[in-house]
Amino acid sequence: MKLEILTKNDHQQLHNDIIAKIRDLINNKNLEPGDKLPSERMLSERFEVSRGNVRETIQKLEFYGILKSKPQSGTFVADIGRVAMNGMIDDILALEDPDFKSLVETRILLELKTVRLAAKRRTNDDLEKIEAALESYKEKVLNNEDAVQEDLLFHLAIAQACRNSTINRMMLIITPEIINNFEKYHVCDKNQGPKRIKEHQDIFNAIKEQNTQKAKEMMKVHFNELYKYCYNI
Amino acid sequence: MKLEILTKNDHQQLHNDIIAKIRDLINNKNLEPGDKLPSERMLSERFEVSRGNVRETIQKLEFYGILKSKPQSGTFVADIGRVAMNGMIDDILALEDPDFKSLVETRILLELKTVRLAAKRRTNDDLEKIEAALESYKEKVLNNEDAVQEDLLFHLAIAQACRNSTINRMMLIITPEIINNFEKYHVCDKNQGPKRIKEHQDIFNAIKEQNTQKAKEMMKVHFNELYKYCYNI
DNA sequence: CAAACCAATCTGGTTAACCAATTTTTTAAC
DNA sequence: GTTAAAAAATTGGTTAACCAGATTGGTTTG
Repeated sequence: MKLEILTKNDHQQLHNDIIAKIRDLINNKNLEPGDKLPSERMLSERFEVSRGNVRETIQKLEFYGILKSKPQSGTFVADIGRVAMNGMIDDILALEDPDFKSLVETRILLELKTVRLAAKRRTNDDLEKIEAALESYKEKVLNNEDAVQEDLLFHLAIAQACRNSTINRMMLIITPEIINNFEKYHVCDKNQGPKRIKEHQDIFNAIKEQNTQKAKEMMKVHFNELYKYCYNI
Repeated sequence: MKLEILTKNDHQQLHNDIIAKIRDLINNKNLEPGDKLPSERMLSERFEVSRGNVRETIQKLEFYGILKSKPQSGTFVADIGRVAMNGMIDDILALEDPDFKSLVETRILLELKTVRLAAKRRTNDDLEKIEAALESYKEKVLNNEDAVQEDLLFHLAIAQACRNSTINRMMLIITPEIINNFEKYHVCDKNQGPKRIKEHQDIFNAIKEQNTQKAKEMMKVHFNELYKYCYNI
């Protein structure tokens, strides 16, 4: 068997190919929810790929809740019905790499929600953590040092205070992608220190006062320039 | 070396342990962004776990943009700074399994946005797909058949029409978890067919007319009972 | 005839061996 | 002494071999 090292994109394409083949297999063999798929070894032989690739693909479909593999037993079609399964698989195959605009749009959406929820639900402990992040941000800015990290941590501290593990998880997912794209496109504005400090302070105060409406408004102000950039205003 | 099969939870705990050890290693050795981590073999020996576990954990941290591994070269600390890295790792370690309430809360947030964006951006092709999903939903309901899948596909079709790959990805992530929890908690309401059809039809019409405000309002109505359930009203 | 048991087989999970590209060290030439 | 070339060691990626639990079919036993 030939051995070659694949790039990330090749990998993704290979996974998509296998996903499509698994979908066709399920449809052609009329496999119902709960039915067992052929073993990993048989699939790897039939699809002419390594067993490792089959495993990785199955794990991906497991992540999206389409398959369910049981140790020492087999891999099974999940209980979501064939129609839904086909729809979801088509969606997965059509998934594009996230563009910067969609990332920013999503970040704004999530953060306008997290800040409201944080204002409503924050514990005193949460508040202390947010304040600590705010203070280290201030210190960096006032010393004219780069404060991108501290900025980020302030926002993540708010996300943690929103007490919604799903939103929190999504914030974590997009954060590194945002950072990379910020660096790539040089969106970070320089020499806006005092203005940014005030915006952060306003957000913190609103959370402290548990004023959800004000918190949202202050976050909106904070995102104003990013918003304009995103929508090319 | 001992061989044992771990459950999903054990796996996650093991990964978290290794993540914490990698974090401590980076901090103790004062590794800067861009520096190279010890090799996978050395890490597995030092942490007394298998190399496979180390690889899986590194992949997880790569997913969150904290590490970056280069083939035949090594694994490197990403360019996000030590402060941000520590903050993000702490967030990752604190991530809880998603509870049902957070899932519903997030779904409502995402869908109120997708429906607005879909109303604004939908192409004619998108519209046709949404209508097709609506029609098969109607048909099932009118025949008194179970239509959970068709319901789901209608919502996913809207998500695809919103032209935001990041939001679309997140919808795909939470959808199976929503389904599982719906089944677990039996939230699905029965014998509400005609009402649900009208709600779906209203949403579709608003998207067709590209009336963003109406689309959002109709979606809110559609989520009304779920909303009440979520907030225990 | 049915139920219980047992061994052969099959399964996904795990580990160890291997590969090729890279990096580092050694060596040779100038 | 410096530099360039070559060889050895190191790396993440990949494959193949192995493991223990689950399944299955046939056999035995009540």
